[in-house]
Amino acid sequence: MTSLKQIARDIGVSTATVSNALSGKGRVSEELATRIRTLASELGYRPSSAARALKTGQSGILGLVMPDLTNPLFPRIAQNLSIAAESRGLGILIADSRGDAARQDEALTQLVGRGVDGIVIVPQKGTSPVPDGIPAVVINTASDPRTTVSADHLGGGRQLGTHIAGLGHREVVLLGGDAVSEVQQDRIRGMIEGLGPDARHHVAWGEAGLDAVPHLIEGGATAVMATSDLIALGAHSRLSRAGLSVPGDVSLTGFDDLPLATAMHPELTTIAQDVQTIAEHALDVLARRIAGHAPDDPSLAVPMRLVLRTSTAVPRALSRQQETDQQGANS
Amino acid sequence: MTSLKQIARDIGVSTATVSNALSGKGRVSEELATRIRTLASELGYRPSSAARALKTGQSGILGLVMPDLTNPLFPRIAQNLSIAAESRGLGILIADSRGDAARQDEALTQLVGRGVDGIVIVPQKGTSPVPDGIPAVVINTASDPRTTVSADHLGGGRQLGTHIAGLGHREVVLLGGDAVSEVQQDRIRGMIEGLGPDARHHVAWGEAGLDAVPHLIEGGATAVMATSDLIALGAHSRLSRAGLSVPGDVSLTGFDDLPLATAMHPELTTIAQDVQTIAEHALDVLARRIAGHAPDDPSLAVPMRLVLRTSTAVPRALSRQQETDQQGANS
DNA sequence: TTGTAAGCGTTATCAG
DNA sequence: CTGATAACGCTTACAA
Repeated sequence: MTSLKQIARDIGVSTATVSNALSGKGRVSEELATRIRTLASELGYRPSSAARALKTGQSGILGLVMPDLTNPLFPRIAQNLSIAAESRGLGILIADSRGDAARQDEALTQLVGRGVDGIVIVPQKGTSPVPDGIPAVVINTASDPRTTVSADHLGGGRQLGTHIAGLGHREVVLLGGDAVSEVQQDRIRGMIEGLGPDARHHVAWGEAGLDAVPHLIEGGATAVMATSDLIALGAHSRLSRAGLSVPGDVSLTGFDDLPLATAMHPELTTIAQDVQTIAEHALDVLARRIAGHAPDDPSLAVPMRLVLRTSTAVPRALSRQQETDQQGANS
Repeated sequence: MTSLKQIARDIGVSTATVSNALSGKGRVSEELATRIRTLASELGYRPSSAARALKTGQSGILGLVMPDLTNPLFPRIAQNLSIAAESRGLGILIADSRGDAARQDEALTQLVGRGVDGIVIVPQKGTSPVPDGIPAVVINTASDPRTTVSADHLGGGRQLGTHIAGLGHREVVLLGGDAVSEVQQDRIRGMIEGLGPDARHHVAWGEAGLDAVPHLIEGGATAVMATSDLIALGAHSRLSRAGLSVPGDVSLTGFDDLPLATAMHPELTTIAQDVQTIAEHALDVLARRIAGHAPDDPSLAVPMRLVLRTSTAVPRALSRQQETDQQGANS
């Protein structure tokens, strides 16, 4: 490893001068500076991040704590965070809390121990960890008072609900994966708001909820709204097994716009997160907190975007009636 | 931040003694040692990783370079690598090359600059990067001569092919996403080997290939084998749109056993990677290389596991014939 | 414009 | 058994 000292000795100056020439901070004669720079690049000099971190107290590394790395959203968050971090000259250290709240704290202290400058947390369902004495931001959902930034899950649900109600559905099944998740609770609350007071709804959770779907449809429901695309796919599977077609017999919506949303048939009407904006904002706030500003930023809910595809339609009864109306008008 | 020096001063000994007491290296009287340890934990002492890294020349951090963080396999690799790393006291710094070979090299030097001790690379399709002077392992596929460890994509394809041939299929569509990918090429080669010489096959790629599926089925094919579960889902969508049922009219297989494999209907017969073993082995080899051993380990192909579900069956023509045979036998 | 020197927190060597 | 002390590579006043 070539060091500053190395270069300094080779060229016959002091390490301070080399440091200054390379960083452009102190004043160094242009002639000397270029000589130093060329030698440095010839030698393939790389500053030691350890030494720099030791001296400056900043590692240039951020920690990312995810509740579960296999969470389908993780790749998108990781990617956008990684891009946003890179443009700020920062690196990202990952830690997995594997669905366990205790491990989450462990991961947190692990990262702190590794000297990260700040932490991005996507909390475990139902928890709100408090990292001690290190700048942090939380990406969760609006109803978590500690959240820094989040997708507007409530508003997203509302858009979806409005869409379904607007099509004429008046009895709807709301399907969640895990009732403990605040994110999913917010999504469902939003859906209910969007559906409005005229629509009846049944909320069902998990595998049992999934299995209950055909029964609920028989009972008169004409639409199924899931809190994730994967759950929607599962519902679709139950429906076709029961001989029910989408969107003919029942309309279906998902959440998150995962790749599978366009791979299934019919393509899934769903709602997309603006992960890029979320990542950018999270890092902006985090950078500010690392710089020592008071954490007085209001929490931000980034709007979600409705993606209309072919899994939703006017309910069959209504569409027949419309046809009849039209025939009546034409005759 | 409490430092060794801090503790040393408080207790009236030298930093060296504190260091020794805490690490258990040098011999320190039991009485003093416990006194030091209790004070340390009271003060919440955390060793500075920067200082340690500077001194020892080891950061305890590994870099992970992925071709594209949104690759559906990334979460599983990341998680298993992260678990394996944690148990070795190492951290993982991620870098995304975003589908771009140039960025891949950039990511590599980035990580090196951050002082990682070693690198795990999942290469960009069709590339084989050579990190300069830093221990590294490559996770790709057996036909890449630089691969350190990989799933046995060839063998996996072979198992799947054998299964399909065993059911009696004699004309099969092989569906890949991107012909540039060595992984997918290996999977398809394996499938062909498994199908054996008696079966005809058509290889098709990408979106166009997907669209050609119904036509190929009309032409007499009775099974579709995809190089990923997501592609299989896409094929399923095309099939049902064409009024063809799975596995009634056509058998369907995927690859990787993603969560969606069990969410679709019928559940997908596919093949699973033993990502855990792959991660463990990658880190074992990497640790050995970091420790300075010659990189003479033979490359390892970890067997894949066939997951039989309900998307594959005996071809219709054959099953009718069997019924007839049976009726004949019974009469 | 350049050099000197101190110090970041650890660890390792070598005396005491 | 314990303590000085140097050293890792870098930054940054401050002095020349």
